[in-house]
Amino acid sequence: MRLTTKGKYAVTALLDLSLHQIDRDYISLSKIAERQDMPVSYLEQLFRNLRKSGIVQASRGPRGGYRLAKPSTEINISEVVVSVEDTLDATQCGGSADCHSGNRCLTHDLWSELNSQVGNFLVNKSLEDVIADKRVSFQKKNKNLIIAG
Amino acid sequence: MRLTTKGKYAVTALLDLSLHQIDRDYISLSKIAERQDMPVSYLEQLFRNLRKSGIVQASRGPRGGYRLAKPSTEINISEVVVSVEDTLDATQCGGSADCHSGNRCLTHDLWSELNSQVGNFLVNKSLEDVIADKRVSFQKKNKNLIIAG
DNA sequence: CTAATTCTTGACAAAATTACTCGGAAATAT
DNA sequence: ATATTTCCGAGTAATTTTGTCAAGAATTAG
Repeated sequence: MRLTTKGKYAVTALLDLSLHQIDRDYISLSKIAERQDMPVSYLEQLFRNLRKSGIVQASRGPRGGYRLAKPSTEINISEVVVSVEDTLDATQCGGSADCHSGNRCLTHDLWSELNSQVGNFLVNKSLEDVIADKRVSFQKKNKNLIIAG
Repeated sequence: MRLTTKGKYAVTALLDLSLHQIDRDYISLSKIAERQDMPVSYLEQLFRNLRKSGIVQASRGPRGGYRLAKPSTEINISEVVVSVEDTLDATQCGGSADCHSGNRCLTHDLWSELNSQVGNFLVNKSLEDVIADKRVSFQKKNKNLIIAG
């Protein structure tokens, strides 16, 4: 399972979306980019893939943007990462097992197994799982602001 | 846990060493490089680190080379990878949790946890574990060769 | 209808990382 | 002595990742 900032950005952006999306309204990339300190144009690239994968829905024009296509409990981290990372496995040969001059290399099974481990872990984590505790502190933060203001 | 070809080369090379090291003799890098189809000079770099980490022992000069410093049952994959990869964690901030403008980013805990998962998996795998079944087919292959020859 | 907003797309450029090389020095077996 | 092999630092080449850009299409507000 490959994991670069690409995948991490995507997950973070979707978490931001989950946290700020009220009802079914759309959130613009510029808002997400600002809050999470990411380049807008880079986010565009990522959301292209996320939309194609059916993870988010888009709406153009003023008040447009993106929203989750499914409830945050039904989107797992694995599908998000896979959606934006172009390749995704840790074996050299891409799972074809012809890594060592036509033969299965010594480490093929090892990396395959590792792949599965990581995959399993991320499949069983939903956006909501990751957010769960954050949502509390997010609400707290808002309350404090209101009190302070 | 970072994992590039560097770490994979290291693991593969050590497996090769385990398989071909009889008694306590030394194996030269050129032999390993030839068998595993890797650049010798790159291996030199890696074995430098492996030696410093106490995973292998070296001997210079003719008939010199490397051998495992410990039995293959006592060398785990994690220590090998960590030895050659320069940095090793999956969080942006390097574990310091100041990833999002001074605050812990939304995904910090997620990637930390993933790190642990991968780490655990690799710590509990010894070179011998990986080799176990290979050794059988390796002996088979040799036998076949002898029969064939 | 017009203008502003926002996604859509493809191609490209910059930056960073990774993989690998090179030249020479030190040790050691024969 | 000489060939072999590790040791070391620094540097280069290749690849990948990250990010940019410009033009276009859809949508909405006014």
